[in-house]
Amino acid sequence: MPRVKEVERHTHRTMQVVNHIRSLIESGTLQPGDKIPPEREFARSLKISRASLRTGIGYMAAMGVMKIRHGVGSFVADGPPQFGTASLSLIGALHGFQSWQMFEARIILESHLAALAAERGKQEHFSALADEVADMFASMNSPADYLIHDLLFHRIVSQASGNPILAAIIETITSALYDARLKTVERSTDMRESAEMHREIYRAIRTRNGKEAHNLMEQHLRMAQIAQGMERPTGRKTSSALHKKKHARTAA
Amino acid sequence: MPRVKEVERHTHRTMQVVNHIRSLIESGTLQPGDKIPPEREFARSLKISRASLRTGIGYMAAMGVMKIRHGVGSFVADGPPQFGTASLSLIGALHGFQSWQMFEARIILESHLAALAAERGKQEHFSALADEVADMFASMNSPADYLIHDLLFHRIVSQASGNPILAAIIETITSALYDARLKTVERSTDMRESAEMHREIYRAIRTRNGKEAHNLMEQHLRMAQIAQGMERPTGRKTSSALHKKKHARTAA
DNA sequence: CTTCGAAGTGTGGTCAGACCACATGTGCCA
DNA sequence: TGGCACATGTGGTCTGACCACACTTCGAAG
Repeated sequence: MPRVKEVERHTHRTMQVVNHIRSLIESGTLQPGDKIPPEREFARSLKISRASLRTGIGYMAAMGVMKIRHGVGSFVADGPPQFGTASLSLIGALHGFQSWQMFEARIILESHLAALAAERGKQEHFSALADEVADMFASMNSPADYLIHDLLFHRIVSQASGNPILAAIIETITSALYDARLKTVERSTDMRESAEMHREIYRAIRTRNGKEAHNLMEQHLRMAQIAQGMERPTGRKTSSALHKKKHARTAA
Repeated sequence: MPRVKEVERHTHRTMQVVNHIRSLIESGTLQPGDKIPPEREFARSLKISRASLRTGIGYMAAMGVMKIRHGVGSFVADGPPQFGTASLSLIGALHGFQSWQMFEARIILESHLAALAAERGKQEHFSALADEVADMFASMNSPADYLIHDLLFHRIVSQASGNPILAAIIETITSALYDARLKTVERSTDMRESAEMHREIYRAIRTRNGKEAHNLMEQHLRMAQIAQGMERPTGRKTSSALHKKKHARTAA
């Protein structure tokens, strides 16, 4: 007696779940921040085991599309889009990414983003940028606070660029670079200069001077790169010692 | 009698597995392409259930760090680094990425990559590029073959840039754009022109003319973008109808 | 001797149900 | 009124069985 498989897809249950949730998102039934049904219930409604459902949800969580909160529930990710938090770190560990390479990527991307923001930014973005610049000057004596506004400033630039994909990439790289920043911001003595720089970038964007914004952003980031000792090692000598010891953690 | 928890980390089993494998990779014990022990055996050696082990492996597979082959085994990913295959597609579905945005990201990144390749490329890369250009001219009558060499050409440029992170990003975007290309390559009548273009890019890179390489690559990609109807829609009118119907699949 | 199909073996995939751990709400007690 | 203990809901883990796929082996047909 042959098995009865009906019209059932013999595709992996995992993908079955992923595609199902995906369609729910695309149809608008599920929006960012929404909670999906409890596993037991959801599994029953999909006619699969809870284990398989969990595999699928875990898959999406790994890519940052879903957030799982123990004891609370599973939610569609909200906030700025980004690839799985750990992805860069893991892939980096596998392929030996260096911190200077991450920074280089960031410089290239963010410079362009600044130019795009100058071209396409809307009034609301300009206002938000102005606010952050002001806050940066205001939190001059609190490195931690300063960092927050710094991050927000750059995030707004990303949004203003009108290209969420590039924004997501930057977001991923930035979060991977975050730990290292905390250390250096503490000892930074040039927050005032940094704030000035941001203000200039803001002005360039606001006046829709794309080229200027691009150059300023690049200049700003190169300085930050040097401040954190993440320059590209020159062929000769050892130059920076940061990527030698400590098993060269990707996010280091 | 309270339970005996020893020095055990109460961290999620998933992360326990991920970190374990990660350390195996970082220590060089596990190399790209290597096979990890069978689940039953590996789970026993880690003193966790097979289910938990599977969760962890699935997590890494979702991010492209591992490849699972039913009936064969689980392997550390090899080949060009890239983020999880479906990640862009899923995140795109969630945040409404448009195809023109993906193409824009590609143009920006790949132009810079070309410039970097011109600066840092090694002889071996130049040779490989030359080969691909030759193959492109040779497969002028086979769109499918042509596409392959086209992809390889761009991949080599990525490698030659010396920045694996940017290369990985491009790889991810490219694979997401792949389906769409198959359709248009078929009807493309300008393969010869395209091949010429690649040759010029190759020459610019070989002569270490970064600026030229950048401009040529940008020009090349803009033409490709137009050929596939993925221009950025202008504010007025409907312009391209591609991203309206068909539930705007990210990779469409 | 060669060819090829049918088992055998190893490995990932799915299932079921029980129980653990965390977060939050609810109501009793001080 | 303020807390604290408990009830409840939800994700996390475990166990052990069985299914599905890929590859190997070996015997029977040619």
